[in-house]
Amino acid sequence: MPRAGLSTEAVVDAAIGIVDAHGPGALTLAAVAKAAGVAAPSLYKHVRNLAELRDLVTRRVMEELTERLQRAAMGRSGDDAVRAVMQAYRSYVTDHPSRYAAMSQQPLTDPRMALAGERLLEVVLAVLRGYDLDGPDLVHAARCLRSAVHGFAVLEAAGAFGLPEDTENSYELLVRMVVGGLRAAPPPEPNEPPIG
Amino acid sequence: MPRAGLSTEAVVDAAIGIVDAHGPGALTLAAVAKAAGVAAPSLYKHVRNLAELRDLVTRRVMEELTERLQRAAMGRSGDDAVRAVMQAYRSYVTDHPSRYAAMSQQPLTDPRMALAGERLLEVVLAVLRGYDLDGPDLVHAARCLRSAVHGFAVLEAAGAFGLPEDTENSYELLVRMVVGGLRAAPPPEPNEPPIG
DNA sequence: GCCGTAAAGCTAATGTCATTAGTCCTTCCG
DNA sequence: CGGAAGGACTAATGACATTAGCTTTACGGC
Repeated sequence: MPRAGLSTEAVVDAAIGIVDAHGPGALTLAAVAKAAGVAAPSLYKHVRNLAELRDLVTRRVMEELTERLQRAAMGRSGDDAVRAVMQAYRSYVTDHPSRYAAMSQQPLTDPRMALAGERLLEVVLAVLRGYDLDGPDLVHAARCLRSAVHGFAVLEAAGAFGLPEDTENSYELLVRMVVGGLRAAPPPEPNEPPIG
Repeated sequence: MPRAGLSTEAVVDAAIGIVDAHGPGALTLAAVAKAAGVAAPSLYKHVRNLAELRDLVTRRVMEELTERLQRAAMGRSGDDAVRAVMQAYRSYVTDHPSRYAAMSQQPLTDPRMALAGERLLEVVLAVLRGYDLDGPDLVHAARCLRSAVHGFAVLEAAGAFGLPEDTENSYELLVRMVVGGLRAAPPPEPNEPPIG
């Protein structure tokens, strides 16, 4: 038996291929092994177990996404940057819906994921620096941006919207909501009903 | 062996109990059977298979959520109604994070889920009628509201936000974003960059 | 009160996975 | 050339889901 020349990277590649082709639910070690042309137990030389493989896939996806957001933000600022990042985010999800779904089904609490998550967050925070938000408000703004974008992405990737053609305009409205909301003044007082 | 007096409802009850106690990943037929004091194959008298049980759990959760939203919307209109519904939505998720997570991991494309989904959508649409949105814009608005709320809920339920105390204010900002965005004029032209 | 039927449970069996243990080549370094 | 390390394999175990076929209970009609 000639060496398969496997590596952790190669295993993750195969895993992503399966996710792309058959959805996140099809990601099993058995399937990855078959795709890699190897017996299932051999994978344990490159990956601790299925949970770790899922983590690695998630990390890969986060990195891809981060890179795309960085490119989109490059050379832009203010509303323009927020808009571009939001569009880039969605474009990643529509390009790789299964990958994104696989990522979002992971528990996000893993410390191992922290680094990738921080880098992603950095991009978002960088984009938000154009607005005059102090510490806590910056956090709130980032969470809202993330929630809006992620919520739309998850629902779209899950096929929860009826008509696919029309989602462009729906997203455009969401972008306007977020951009408009970032301009508006921060909350009058912590934990108080707003605006009044 | 005295009859266990099981029923589909009772099986779903047990399933929800497991989800609440040990998270969506712990929902197996074996676990449900043990909780119900019955052998695993017996469950098939009440439920077609694991996939259907998951569907039933999802449906139950959607119904609970819908009921809560209806109550919140009752007797309110306009911004007030939107605000109340958004708060009620989040309160459900913080009350039952595992349940909500179990629901969101389901593929939402099932026709069997359609009815429950429609009822939930109805509440949202009812709340949006206060704004002068024509047909398509109403759909866009509903999608955005749903995306924002769902995105925040998923992230919060997954523990993706660092500090739990502070999420109140984050959500308040999100509510203001949405309410503000609904007030703003609809997009100038389909598929064109907005506001200008 | 007795019988038959259908529903509700059970045990046994199968197949798919993940995971572990133990073995065997192959590569590469000295 | 020898030997160690690492990569891959087979065999074995254990958790689950799911199917098939059997048994018992509840209950309506007589």
